Amino acid sequence: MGRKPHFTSEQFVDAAQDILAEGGPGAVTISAVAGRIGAPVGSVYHRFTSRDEILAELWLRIVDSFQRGFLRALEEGDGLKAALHTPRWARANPNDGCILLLYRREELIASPEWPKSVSDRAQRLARELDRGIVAFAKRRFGRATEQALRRITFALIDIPCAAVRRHLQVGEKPPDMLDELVSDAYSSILGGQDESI
Amino acid sequence: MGRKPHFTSEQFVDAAQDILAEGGPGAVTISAVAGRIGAPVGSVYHRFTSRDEILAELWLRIVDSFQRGFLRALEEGDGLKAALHTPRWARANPNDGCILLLYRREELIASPEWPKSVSDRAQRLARELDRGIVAFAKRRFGRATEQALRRITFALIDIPCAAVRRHLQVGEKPPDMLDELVSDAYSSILGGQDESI
DNA sequence: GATATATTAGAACATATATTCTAATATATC
DNA sequence: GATATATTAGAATATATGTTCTAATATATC
Repeated sequence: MGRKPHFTSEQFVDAAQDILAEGGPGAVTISAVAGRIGAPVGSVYHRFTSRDEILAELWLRIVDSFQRGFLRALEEGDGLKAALHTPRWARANPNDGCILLLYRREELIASPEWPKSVSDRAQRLARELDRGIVAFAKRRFGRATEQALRRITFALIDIPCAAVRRHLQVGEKPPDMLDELVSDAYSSILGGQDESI
Repeated sequence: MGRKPHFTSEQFVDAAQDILAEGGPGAVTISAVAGRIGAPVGSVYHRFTSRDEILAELWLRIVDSFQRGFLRALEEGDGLKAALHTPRWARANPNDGCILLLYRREELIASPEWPKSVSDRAQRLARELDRGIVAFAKRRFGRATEQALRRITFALIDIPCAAVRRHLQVGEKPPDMLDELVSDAYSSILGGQDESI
């Protein structure tokens, strides 16, 4: 019962994402989000309790999208594929890439505590990533020592993100040659036969 | 002639930097900066034309400090030393490191154009870095092709920054083992004998 | 068709913060 | 010591923006 909705939560998040990609975090004002789809600001607050909640939702959506493919490769035990997932994903999703790789969470979401509605999901994502990395470490090195985990994180995440960031920053598509750089770095950090650390 | 100054420009920039390192860009309000050293807000505007100008000044000061050591190593032709400059510098200057590596310029300075007073200095710094990298490329590979430049930037800047960032982000000192990771990556990207690309 | 209610609609409100403005104060020069 | 002026001092202003509030509207259920 009640009136038929004109605007869905998803539409608002989509609008926020477009604005974010175009103009950065500062441009994502409530009235800009509402205005983008011709909605009144009141309708935004009918769906979300705060600006932070919209941005948190949007952030998680992107993290989720990125992480899904990454973990799939990791579960196959294919470290190189996991490392290359970042440049490939960034090429296929330049807008999402910009947001995930150019902004930190704290830059988007002001309050230190996440809106309750998303904090569980955030925790689940973090746990999943962690589990994936630990499992890979065990498979690769036998044990998941702190050193091993750092090495893996470096080769599979830090370096690929660094490779891509510079290009996203200036609004250009990450070139294909990055895959070569990431591969080279990968083999020097994690390459060679399986070995204990 | 005139009254004896109580507060120097430098003091304001120092205050802004402390506040930035502690609380992020949002915490750097004019009244916070002034309050930090017991000055009235009017005195801030007596030295600077805008908040942006303070932050630009502070940004350049840090870039300068970082870049000086980096270029010195590069001019010696010691690529590995240049690559290791980042973790070493970050360990020695954790506050500066946080600011330079965690925030992008646009995150600190709202307006797209730099305050005139600093734009020249910014340009000079950028040119110096560029010149250093090109010179290194020529020495290393004979020519400064786009590919060669990208490779060098990746090994000397992107990867070292990536190594350090994760630690600065959680407020911990970049561990010594990073030097090993950076070295490994360096030799796989730029290592081996001098070769044409 | 009457009623309850989900939703639209947007004006009104609160707040934070950069910036400006006017006055007071101290020091160098004469 | 008088004067000009660099600087302190902080109140006042302007503006932007998140959030709330009241009213209007449309639809499902009875």
